[in-house]
Amino acid sequence: MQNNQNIKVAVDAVVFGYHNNALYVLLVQQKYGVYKDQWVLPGGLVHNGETLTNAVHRELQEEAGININYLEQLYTFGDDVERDKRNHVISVSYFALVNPDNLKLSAATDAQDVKWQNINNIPKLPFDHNLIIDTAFKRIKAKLHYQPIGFDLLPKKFPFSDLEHLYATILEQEIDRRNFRKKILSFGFIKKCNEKQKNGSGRPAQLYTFDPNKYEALEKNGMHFEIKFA
Amino acid sequence: MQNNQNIKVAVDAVVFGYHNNALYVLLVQQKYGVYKDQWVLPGGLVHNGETLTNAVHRELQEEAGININYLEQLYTFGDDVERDKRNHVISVSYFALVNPDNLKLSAATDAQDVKWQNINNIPKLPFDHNLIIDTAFKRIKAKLHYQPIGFDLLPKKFPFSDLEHLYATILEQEIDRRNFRKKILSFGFIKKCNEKQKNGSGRPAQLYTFDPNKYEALEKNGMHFEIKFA
DNA sequence: CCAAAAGTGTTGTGAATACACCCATGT
DNA sequence: ACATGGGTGTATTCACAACACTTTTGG
Repeated sequence: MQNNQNIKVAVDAVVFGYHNNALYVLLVQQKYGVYKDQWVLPGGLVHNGETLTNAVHRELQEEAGININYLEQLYTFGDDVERDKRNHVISVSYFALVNPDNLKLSAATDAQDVKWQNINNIPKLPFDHNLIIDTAFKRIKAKLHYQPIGFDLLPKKFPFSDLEHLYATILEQEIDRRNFRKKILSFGFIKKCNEKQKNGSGRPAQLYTFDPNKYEALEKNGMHFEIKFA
Repeated sequence: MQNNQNIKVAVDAVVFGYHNNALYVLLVQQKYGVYKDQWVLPGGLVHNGETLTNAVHRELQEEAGININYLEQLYTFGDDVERDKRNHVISVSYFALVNPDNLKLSAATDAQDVKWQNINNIPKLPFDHNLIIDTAFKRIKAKLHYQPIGFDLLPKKFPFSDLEHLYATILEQEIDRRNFRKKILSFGFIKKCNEKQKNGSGRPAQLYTFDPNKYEALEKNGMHFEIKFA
């Protein structure tokens, strides 16, 4: 085995949060080094003997003190050898989902600052981080159609209209409320709670909750979650 | 930037070939080192300053002298820190498709031997290569439904029945010939050739060809390739 | 003329679409 | 009583599923 290889392995995460009817991405401000003061995706070099997944969790803790709800490997970026001007570094990128119960950002220890940036207003970022975000956004859009990940962006109990708006916002298309509701409920993994939510004005909304166990059971029995729009 | 990181980056490829109505995976026999004589996936360490994609192409040349038809990043395996007993090595894995015109394997320079192994008869392999193959097999099965990758496993001109058999074999399910043909032809990216193929017995088959340009054009116009079976 | 594989159409069924009015609450 | 958002049913349309006989060649 050749031993002079000198390539660094980093992990980066595109963390999505949904609030105020909009989708946001978590950015952190570099505290040290050549890229000091610049806003970038949370991430950093993997430690020796550390798994990739642990590295992501560690970085998210260190830089944003945030609890994530869902994590999935996105893509490994290593076809631009100069994506990091300091070294040959490849980035194993992940995307994560955060629900609103976990939105508040702790004072970061390893980052100067942390913020939620609207997905439709991402500035030009260093490295290939814009590309990574685009890739993640495409992935999440695609996944919404065939995997129930929308629930990881909502609180445990939510009114049906929130789910609707989430789909409409992220996919940037209008949705027929009646058909959407019928379809989602027909799967049988959404349960009605015993609570209603009052918004100030209008009829109070019935709260629903996603039942992951039921979902898995149904999936094993051949159910195929898929939702399309006209 | 911390500079004592000592993690190696490898690429590995699951190369699929389809012949004799069966799906095969390319394996190579290690020539040197601790794993000498063992059969493994083609792959190896990335060179300094080399892109990941180039590394895959280089390894496939060096170890199998093969021309591939399609290449896509699969997944990066790095959650088992001891997947390689020599070092902490992560594997950026790819899968590739080869059509029968390119099936013959050159005398490998960097491998002792090379062979096509039936996907249903893969032996226990070192590292996590069984896991990588399983992941690739799942991916290719899924992709057959929504991306026209089957054509990359067939010669340029093929009889319709070959496409049918390919789907039936890989997905391990029966297919209604009439419905399948209707569906595929309805997309409009398959062209009839001016040739027929004689098999010895039975009626000669009309040859067809996949038109990638037409496919892309249609896709831009909103066509969504998807094929399901009862 | 028999065997082997290729080619082809129609009908039924169920899911997706389109669409508009009533309900419960706060002000 | 009005404004606001929540909740619901039906008719039409279209795509998928099921299904069997004829055609062309070689032996």
